[in-house]
Amino acid sequence: MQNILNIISAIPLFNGLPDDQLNAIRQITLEKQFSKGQSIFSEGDETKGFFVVVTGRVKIYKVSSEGKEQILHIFEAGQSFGEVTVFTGRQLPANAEALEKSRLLFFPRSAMVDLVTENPALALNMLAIMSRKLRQFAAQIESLSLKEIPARLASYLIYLAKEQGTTDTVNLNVSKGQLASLLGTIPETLSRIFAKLSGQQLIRVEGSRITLMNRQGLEDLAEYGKHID
Amino acid sequence: MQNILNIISAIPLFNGLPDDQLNAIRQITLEKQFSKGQSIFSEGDETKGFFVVVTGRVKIYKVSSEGKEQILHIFEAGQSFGEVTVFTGRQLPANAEALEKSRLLFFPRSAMVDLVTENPALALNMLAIMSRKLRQFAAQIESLSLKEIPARLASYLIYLAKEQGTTDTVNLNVSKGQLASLLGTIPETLSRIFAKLSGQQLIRVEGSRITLMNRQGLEDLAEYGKHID
DNA sequence: TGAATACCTTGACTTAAATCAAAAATGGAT
DNA sequence: ATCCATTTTTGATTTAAGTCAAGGTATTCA
Repeated sequence: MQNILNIISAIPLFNGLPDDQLNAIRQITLEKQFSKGQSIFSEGDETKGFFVVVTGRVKIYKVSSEGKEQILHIFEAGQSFGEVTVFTGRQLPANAEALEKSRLLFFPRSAMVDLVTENPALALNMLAIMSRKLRQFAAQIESLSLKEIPARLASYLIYLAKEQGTTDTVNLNVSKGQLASLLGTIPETLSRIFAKLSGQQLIRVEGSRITLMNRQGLEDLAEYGKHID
Repeated sequence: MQNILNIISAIPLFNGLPDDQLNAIRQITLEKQFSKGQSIFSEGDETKGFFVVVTGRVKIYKVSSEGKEQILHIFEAGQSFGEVTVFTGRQLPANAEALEKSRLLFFPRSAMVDLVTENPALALNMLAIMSRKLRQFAAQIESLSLKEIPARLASYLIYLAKEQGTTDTVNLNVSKGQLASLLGTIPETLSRIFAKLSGQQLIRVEGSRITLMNRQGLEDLAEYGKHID
């Protein structure tokens, strides 16, 4: 079990902060454990702070009135979520749930505002992180409205390959059902598209291990959206 | 013609800043004019700063490889855009174009970073604005993936009514083609949906003037996504 | 080991929305 | 006003993806 100060200093958000500031942050930090499937917060809640993932994974998602779920983001170790309410003070816009047993740090709103106010480096880090999130959301909006699902899947596989530092084999880090929700579709459709891309020799699917057999073909599919059959 | 200091002090982003800071900001401000349809920046550009709309309107949008456009946002007087590159320094993630003759202020990146560093209130304003944008993007992702187009249109009309402070009549502030792009669809489809909702006596359409005839019905449509025919 | 549960796939069908094509309406500009 | 260009609407058709229903395949856990 690491001590909290070590954990805090390794979080990108707190990069470059002097030791006394890190200590100040440690003072306001709360540690929380969540088990797999446990809800962290729900849309409309008035949680007063934000979280950083220490271990485990957390999904942020919206649910339609018919119960269909759209995952906005999956956060892993070192990443923060829920900042939105710290600076606007209103209700949380989405739900959060632990995808697996997860250890989180919680930073209360008011103490955090004070820290940001006193520490320009922290403010800039925070702004950079939120900029990156805006960028990712913009990409997701583009993908949802301008690309068909096969293209979204191809993009995701290429992204995973980059993430995992491999060229030709990736491991899905979420269940296919969750992946469907992340791509804005349903499990049945995703399954058919996996089958279709396999038929086109673009990928080979063995459970959650996907082999990218034709990288260029996948890139074309991701880029031009429509099948080049 | 207003003087720049007056304009700056009226921008929400700079709310609550002391006069000397406003003066400092004035020093780094550049004024730019754009005519209707003129491009302000393009995806991939390395613009080094962000903009605030003084007069006019600006759309931020993405384009698919087939040329279909998705509007991410339309900004009006007082609103800022392009902050994303200030804090991550990478390329712009979308395109910007003036929807009408527009006067903008431009704030260069490095000077802005200095100001934010020195001024906690400005940093907090900036964070609040980015939080609000994240919230809006989350809503847009939800809308695109979990709602059908009639529901998106109903939401937009209700939003417009709130914006315009009216209960039953709203004025579309963009062309129907642009509205289609904002809702993630195409003009033909939007036109059919206007016709359908008119047939259901939910709205009356007279050019760009829309009368909300059944507010509750629209709210149900927006909320439950599916027709209550 | 085997039952029980969750997860994934396949099939037949429906449906919302896109596409292609063309007509109608609107709005400037001369 | 009249012409031209853009925008909007309407119609016929196609298509991607969702729905409903049933089987299959893993995984977990007694």
